[in-house]
Amino acid sequence: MSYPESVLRVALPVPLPRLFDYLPSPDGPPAQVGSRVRVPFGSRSLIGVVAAIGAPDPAFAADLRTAEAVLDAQPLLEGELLESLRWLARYTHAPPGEVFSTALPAALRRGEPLPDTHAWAWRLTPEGIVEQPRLRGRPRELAERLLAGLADEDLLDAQLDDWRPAARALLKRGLAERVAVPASQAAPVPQPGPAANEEQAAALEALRAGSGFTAWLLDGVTGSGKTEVYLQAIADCLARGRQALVLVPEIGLTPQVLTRFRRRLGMPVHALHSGLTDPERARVWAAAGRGEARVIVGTRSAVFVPLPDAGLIVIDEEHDGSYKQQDGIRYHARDFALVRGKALDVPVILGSATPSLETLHNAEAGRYGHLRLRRRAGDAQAPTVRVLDVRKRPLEAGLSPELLRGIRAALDAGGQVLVFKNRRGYAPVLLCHDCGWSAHCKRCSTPLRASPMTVHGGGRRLQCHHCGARQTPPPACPDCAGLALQPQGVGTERLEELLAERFGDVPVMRIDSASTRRKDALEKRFAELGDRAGILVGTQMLAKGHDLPNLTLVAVVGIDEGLFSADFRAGEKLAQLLIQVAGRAGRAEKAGEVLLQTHHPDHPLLQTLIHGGYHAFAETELALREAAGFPPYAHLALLRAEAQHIETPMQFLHAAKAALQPHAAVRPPRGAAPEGLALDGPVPAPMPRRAGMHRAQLLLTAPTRRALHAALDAALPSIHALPEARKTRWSLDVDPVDLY
DNA sequence: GATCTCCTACTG
DNA sequence: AGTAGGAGATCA
Repeated sequence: MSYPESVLRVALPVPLPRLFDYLPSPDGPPAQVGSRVRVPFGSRSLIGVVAAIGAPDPAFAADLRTAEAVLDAQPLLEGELLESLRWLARYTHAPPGEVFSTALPAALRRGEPLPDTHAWAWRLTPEGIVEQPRLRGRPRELAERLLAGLADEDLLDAQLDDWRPAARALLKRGLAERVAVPASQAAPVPQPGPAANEEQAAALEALRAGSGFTAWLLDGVTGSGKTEVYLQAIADCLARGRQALVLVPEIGLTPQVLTRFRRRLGMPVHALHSGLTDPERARVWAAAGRGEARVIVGTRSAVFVPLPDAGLIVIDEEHDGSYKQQDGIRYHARDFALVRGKALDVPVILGSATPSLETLHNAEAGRYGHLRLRRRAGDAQAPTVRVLDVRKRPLEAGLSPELLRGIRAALDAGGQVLVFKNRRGYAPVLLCHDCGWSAHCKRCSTPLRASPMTVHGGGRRLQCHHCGARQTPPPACPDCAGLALQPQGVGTERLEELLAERFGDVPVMRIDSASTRRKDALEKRFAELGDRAGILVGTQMLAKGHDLPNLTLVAVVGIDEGLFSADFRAGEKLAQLLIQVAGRAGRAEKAGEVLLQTHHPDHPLLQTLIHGGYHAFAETELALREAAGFPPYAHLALLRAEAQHIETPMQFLHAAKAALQPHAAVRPPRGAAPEGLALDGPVPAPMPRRAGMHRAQLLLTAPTRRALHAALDAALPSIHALPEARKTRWSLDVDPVDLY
């Protein structure tokens, strides 16, 4: 029997960690490595990416099916991006087809052609050229600009204010016309920013002195002007004729930020975020791949844009949790950006006021350059922090008299107050005062571990924060039929109610994901408030984002739960949150104040943070992590499983543990200490039942990445083949951020 | 006897 | 993952 010599080895978006071989389709353009192809798969037809062209797997070579169509005459994934994605598949131990499909915009995943990226431009008609000197106002300004030649709309956006009405007017009078042009690579016309202060200048000097790949930690307190440093570094990069990629957290990509970038750089800036339609995302991706998009600003998934002329990668707020994808391919955009920066041989800037402990550790070990901005830009003062001990104090909806007095004083002085409470809804629990019954989610609770439903809508609705289930509260207690059902505890909704009652003379505004669906809605609500005295009540969402120059007091309530969480990262997250939210106070000339209300004023985390600042906290925490053998001193992977039946996930994980055990001890390189892999569990997940599924997990801890990956590489094929594996939904999370 | 549901095997 | 085919359960 003769086997075909060369076949298409295709990566398909299915959870099977292997390639599938196909005979090339007889007609159409030849497929290349990196091209998408449509292939028959079982009874369906799938789109995959050609991962290799070569000898088929002998086990199947005799009976191959034929590819239906080649979708890309030129490879869609190639060069550095293709290689980096292959690395990501190995690192996450995920099937390459799923990694490729995660990296591609949805439209391209579905098989649509790579879109055109022509731009629209304006030019004057011959009449327009004649008439131009007689025009006035905005149309005149625009016509002058167009006299110099064709101008891209993107470029006009960056260089002229509100030019579109003027363009419409000129079009109507036949003086200007709109034409499709190939996207330009216009030279930037940067607008100067404020003069760099000494620290910013020193940071820029260090960045300019570097060449090729270097990771830089730009470690700057809130308000120290990190963005100015990014902008200058991007301007340098553009001046060298290179592309820049900027990653920002999910809520950081506001129209204001984009406008600032466009203005300062005098260049089109391409945004990639969840608000775009599928065709728009595909167009930005294509424009980046053709080298037309020179500056790309986007959230997590923007880390996958092709960068043929890369010059710089910036990750703003590098500690932010939204960079880690929590389902599907669980990649970390910051870490993948570093891998790409290295492969592209370009600098990567990680910016934060509260760097992750991983990044700080790398900076201290000398692997990253460490740039520090210790002073706030301008004259802004750091806020003063006061801890309010509320033990034995009378509380009103969780607020102490001292805190209420502080709010009153700030409002009377004409300032704005932010009340931060990390608990959404009206009240966290609905309790029967007669018998002690409380409302729990049917799909998330077990007899041993209860998951209370949160009271929303002022008491008219119950909601589960884990699975989203909603129901109306029972009219009477289901257990004792009593009528003493009471919302227990305080969420932001109830806080808003109380504050509105108490401070009726000023506007009280609640900001959380429920009250602010859309991103620009947030901006609108801030604009509504303006500079007037008033109160903002909210959760995490308020910790960063929009500048509020008149915000003079930040009141933090209800952090006590966070001080005693079991998660080893809880302290780091709480410290970052406190510093970020405190940083909102007193940005302009006005000095800011932070009031921290707690039952644990002596808690070491608070003491260290208040007296030593974030870096002192980080030192202490790093020492604890080292002693406990947690990241960044160890490397973790978490095997998760969930199923309808209680026993299935545990059975699967026990079998997986048995498969890992023989690989747990990796032979050390000569002379080195043995590298052991620790297997903890399996145990039921911290939330053992969620949305009706029973969940369990197995934690892998290794002293080195090498040991972790060696064990996984060796054991995963047999774990995939376990009979138990087919009865449960399971996934592997390398470098998990949350251990649940 | 026909239809529905759950379980299992398989995809090149 | 998604699908198809088979075994057993359910209905009139």
